[in-house]
Amino acid sequence: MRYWLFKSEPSTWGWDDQVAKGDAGEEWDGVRNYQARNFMREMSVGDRGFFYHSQKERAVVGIVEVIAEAHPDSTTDDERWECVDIKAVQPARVPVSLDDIKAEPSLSDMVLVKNSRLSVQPVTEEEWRIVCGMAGIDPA
DNA sequence: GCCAACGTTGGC
DNA sequence: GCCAACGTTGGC
Repeated sequence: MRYWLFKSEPSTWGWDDQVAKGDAGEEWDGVRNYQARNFMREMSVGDRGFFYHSQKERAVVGIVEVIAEAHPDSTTDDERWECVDIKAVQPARVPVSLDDIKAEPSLSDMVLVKNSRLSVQPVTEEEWRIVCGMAGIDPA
């Protein structure tokens, strides 16, 4: 099992939208970046990820699970672009803000801190446990 | 709203 | 294959 981070502008697609899709989940479509796409290709069903709100909010707000592996992105005919499907698992009891993450020395290597523009990112197991702890979520 | 950082595109 | 120009993203 691997861990990831999915970033979205809440005005476009937010946690509430994701929750509204229930267990059926939704495509994580619209990614037009090779690095992000390549990470999605590496994902397996059952992998977990943080759902992060960018822009004004800047916080991890929940946990999602990969429910379908990479497949063509239905929002484009360009066959270069693929996406996975994810579903909401549970909200963060306490949202973990970017400031919180930056203030935590053990999280200073997170991709979120080092390459803030990448919209789909890998998260290490240690980072997963630490951020889950800060969010008041059981990492298991 | 601004701007720095980054990725992509296209001319050479 | 290089690099300048351009567009986009996201933190501030």
